[in-house]
Amino acid sequence: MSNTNDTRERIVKVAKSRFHNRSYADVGIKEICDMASIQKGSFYHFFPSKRDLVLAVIDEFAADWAYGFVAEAFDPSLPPMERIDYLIDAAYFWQRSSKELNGHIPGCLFGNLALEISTQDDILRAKLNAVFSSAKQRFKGTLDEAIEQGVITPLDSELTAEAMLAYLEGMILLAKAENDPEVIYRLGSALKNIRIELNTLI
Amino acid sequence: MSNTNDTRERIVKVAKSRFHNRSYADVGIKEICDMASIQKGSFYHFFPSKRDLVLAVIDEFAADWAYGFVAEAFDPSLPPMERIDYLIDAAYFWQRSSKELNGHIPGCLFGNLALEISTQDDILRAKLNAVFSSAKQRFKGTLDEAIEQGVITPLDSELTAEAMLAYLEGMILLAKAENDPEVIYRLGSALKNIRIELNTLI
DNA sequence: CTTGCATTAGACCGACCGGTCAACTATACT
DNA sequence: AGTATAGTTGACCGGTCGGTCTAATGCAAG
Repeated sequence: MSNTNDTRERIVKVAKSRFHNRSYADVGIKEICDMASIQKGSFYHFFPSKRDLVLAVIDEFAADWAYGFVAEAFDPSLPPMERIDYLIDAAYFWQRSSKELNGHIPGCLFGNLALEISTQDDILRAKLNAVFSSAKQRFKGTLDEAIEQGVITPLDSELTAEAMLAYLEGMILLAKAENDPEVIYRLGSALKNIRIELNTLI
Repeated sequence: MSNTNDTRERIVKVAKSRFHNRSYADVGIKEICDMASIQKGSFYHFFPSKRDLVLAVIDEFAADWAYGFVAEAFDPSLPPMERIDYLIDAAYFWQRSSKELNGHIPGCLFGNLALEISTQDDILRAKLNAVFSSAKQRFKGTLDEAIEQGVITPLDSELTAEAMLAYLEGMILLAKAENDPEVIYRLGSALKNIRIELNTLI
């Protein structure tokens, strides 16, 4: 019951930052243990494997994200399409401040991991896919609301949501390749204009 | 002068496929040597380091791409905006056939590498950025042509080209995370509708 | 035939990888 | 106080990592 022990939290905290700023393969257990000031035995007391650690990292990161600035961006009291602008802003400032700290844009942890290990580990891939799925739902909800309010003309909100997520991830990818957060700033405006029409034919 | 010797080519060929289908960190020199039926000494005769190998792989892949189906897609005899549809088609069929072969969508080599190592190696990052830059130019040229022909209304072709590239990479990322090439098929139609207007204000 | 260079073979290097283990300590419950 | 359990230590494992080195080849020009 007591929670005097924060070892597990320290491990995940260190791992979150390392995995986000580097890559899954490049960050070793030893390094994580050193930074968390523990020994390997302790690590393997809490996590049966490196994969289980990154699974926990994904969970925590997704939770941080969902209850952090994404919750702010998708604030129901904001007009729906403004939430998308807000999201872009948040992404921009986050990447920019990360660069100021570490010299490099870390990009999106989920996108990074997805491209690194999707072909190598189906369980991790499925987990990341689930994260993307819930992100998609955020977009879809926003779009549905905007349609309902008559702010935008009807469209295929499911597909458009997926397209928006794709565009967001793509922007972040290019920004990372250029190591320049301004990419997000200058491309961001197109996000909320992406549309995939309802297929009424046939 | 003679070219009876194809060792270097075999190395790069093996490495191209391995790096594309897995990741930079996950593919070792030893494995590449084994698959190319050579010894490490031979490898290091041609490449001073693993990084130099992946640099060569990027070059070759970009060349394959540029003179392969991208050259087809951006065929000047096609109406400009149709080239974009053609490109989506090509990407879709490529990923689909790769999946049939290996069980997994490999995604885009450049995108994969960019997210894996951008924060760790600025030389590689710059190289990948250059590849993206030239891809951007393809889009821009197409857009400029379409504007000239009056097929689309004027827009910021530089930015729109970058946005299109972002969307393309983002689609492929999601497709890889879902391990489903159909993502490209169903999201592809939005690519050619992406627009960033000319900033005439201020 | 010889010299010289490009290529290849394969043993070897220290470092590090993810993971295991037995022993020890701290804590909580009875 | 006694016992069980959770947490921790640090040495240790086999294997692999990227990379080096020396010696042996293949081959071409003189």
